[in-house]
Amino acid sequence: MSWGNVSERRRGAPDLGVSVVILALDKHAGIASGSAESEQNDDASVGSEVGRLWLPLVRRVKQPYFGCWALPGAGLRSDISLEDAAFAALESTTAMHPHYLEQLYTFGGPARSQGGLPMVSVVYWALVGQAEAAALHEENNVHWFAADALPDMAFDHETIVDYALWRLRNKIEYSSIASRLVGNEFTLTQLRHVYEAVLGKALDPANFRRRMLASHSLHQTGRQQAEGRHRPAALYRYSADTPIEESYEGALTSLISQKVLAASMTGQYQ
Amino acid sequence: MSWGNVSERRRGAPDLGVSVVILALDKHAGIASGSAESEQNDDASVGSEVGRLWLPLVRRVKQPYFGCWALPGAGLRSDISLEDAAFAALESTTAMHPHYLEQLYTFGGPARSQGGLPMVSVVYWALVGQAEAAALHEENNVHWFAADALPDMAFDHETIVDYALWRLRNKIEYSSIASRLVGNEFTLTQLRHVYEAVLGKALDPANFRRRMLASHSLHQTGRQQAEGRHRPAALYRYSADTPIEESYEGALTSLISQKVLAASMTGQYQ
DNA sequence: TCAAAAGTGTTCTATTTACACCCATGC
DNA sequence: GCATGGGTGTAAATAGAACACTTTTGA
Repeated sequence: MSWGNVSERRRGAPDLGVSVVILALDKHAGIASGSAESEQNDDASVGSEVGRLWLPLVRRVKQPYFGCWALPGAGLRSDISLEDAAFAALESTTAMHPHYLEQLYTFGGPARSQGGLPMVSVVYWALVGQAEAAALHEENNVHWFAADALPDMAFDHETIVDYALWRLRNKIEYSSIASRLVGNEFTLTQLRHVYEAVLGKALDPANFRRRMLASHSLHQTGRQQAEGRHRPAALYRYSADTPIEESYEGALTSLISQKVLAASMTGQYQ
Repeated sequence: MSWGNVSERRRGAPDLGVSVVILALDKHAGIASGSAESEQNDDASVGSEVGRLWLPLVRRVKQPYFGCWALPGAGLRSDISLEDAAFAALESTTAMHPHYLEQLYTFGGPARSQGGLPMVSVVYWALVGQAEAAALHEENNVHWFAADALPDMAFDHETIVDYALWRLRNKIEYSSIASRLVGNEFTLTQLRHVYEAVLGKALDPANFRRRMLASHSLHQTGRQQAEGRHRPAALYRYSADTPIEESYEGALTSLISQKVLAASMTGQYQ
């Protein structure tokens, strides 16, 4: 199991790593700022503009694709789960804790490793809250990019990001995954801005309100949030018993890491 | 990169393999028997009973789980794509060619490798036509099992099969994947039996007919198939320009292997 | 008082569901 | 004829889109 050279290696097993597509919304996407008694709002949560999705990339410090931007990632060890490995890769490069983490796809094959050694990447995608995203210092070769204005990326990472964005757009339609991009409490307009940022189109406020309330996954807190010179909006939170995904209650949900659960709890449901 | 013992190995990279969940319908699911000028029908395609899903498993010949049934699989080499590796694993154990092949999920972590060396499995799922399934000789420790009556299986393979079945049930709702389980030409009742077998429930014949025809993915051949003492049914085929999945035209569809395309062509569209 | 967003009501249309009914065939 | 599934019609229920309108606030 030790390899003399590259050509000999091609017949053996490829290297194995894990990568993460980390997504967050910017401050214009109307995210409630934490504890929400926000008569004394700072400039931030305007809520009127449409937000954009952002993701952090790391600059490569070796060949191939030296100097290019790439997804955070790491090699894979045997003593932790795939999801824990993705969690660790995310944490070690960005010092953030995801509110959501799910396996996206596994990429491999000789075509993608041009110039390097063969590599199979188990890719996860993650959602982080706006608060944590804003706290990330852009140092150590880590930089945020808007999802609709990405730089040239290493390997097939642009394909991977596109697929992650597609998955998010799909999933927001049939699950309550938007809860991982908004704060603990939020107005319906703020939640709508999240949907609009992800889907890239405007939604009818009236119909959006009815659709959300009809799903019975929201719970009115009784509090309100004033924002601008108009009627204050009621604050909601996601019902604690609402799972992210109603669809598959079987095997895979049990694989959700305790770490992510903890992070999503502390980050969101205080 | 060579490992002295198991405990040392746990800190290094796990082994990497590929497994396949292969699904097929039995003869009662109303699959048209090939070239379809079948006034002279043999006993087979009755079409009235509800069919079941079946899958081939292989008996393990070494520890751990010696003697248990397991999914077909193989180790991973660097010089072929993941999908080609899955294709090869399927072909070498069952001598069948899939009409559909898609990545399902990648399983890993220390929990699943109890008793063995750490292993990451990239799992694919495949659909094969009834004709090929019937031709599989049950030898070399390969045996068909009904999906609703599985034996005790090795590792976490039961979880994996459950997930594959869930994926099939979901996907049949929003894609034309059923085309990979029926024959070249088929009646609407036969197609409905496929849906009923996958979904596990009866469907209204009238509404099913309208739904299928409204999708414009079916093309009437002009021929008919007589079957029993009642009015003969029109034969349809899937329009050649209908992709399996309308949803994601981006990156991943380009990854579909030429081998599977060829197999699905020869198997289906003659 | 006025602008602006919160929130409600209403209409219209497309889709889904349930089920009645006629049609063509073999026995 | 008549049982049987192929195939059509139709009405009720449901879901979705569009948009008018009323309410409540800050300035």
